[in-house]
Amino acid sequence: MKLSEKNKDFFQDVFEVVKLVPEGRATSYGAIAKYLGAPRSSRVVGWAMNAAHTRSDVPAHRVTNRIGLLTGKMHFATPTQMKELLELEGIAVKKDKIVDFKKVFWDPTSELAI
DNA sequence: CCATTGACTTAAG
DNA sequence: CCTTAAGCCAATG
Repeated sequence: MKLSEKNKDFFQDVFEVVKLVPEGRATSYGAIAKYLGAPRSSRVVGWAMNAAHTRSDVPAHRVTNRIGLLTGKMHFATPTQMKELLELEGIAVKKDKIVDFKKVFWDPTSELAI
């Protein structure tokens, strides 16, 4: 609807999903891609995030790779920004990796498909 | 149009 | 969980 419809992109869909991620939770690029019907486009989700941090207020810090590793931390304002934000939401991070990622993991294909 | 790169994933060892 | 190799898709030059 509205003007978003015309400018519909894969990126826009990614932004919407990331914005739906609740605090204290995190998801993976592949999970988002899979939810959008493109399980092989996980890299493109990463591209979307790259554009997200400059175009929208998307909480990209809640998106990590499949094992909860903060792979994109270097793309933030500071390399520690991602870790700080996650810890602020109650997510424990150790050595740039989310602790108990399985418990923090938020799968849109399961949480939203209910 | 072709080659390279990248915030990834999966499979196999 | 780690490493190596291959696959996949979009952006960039």
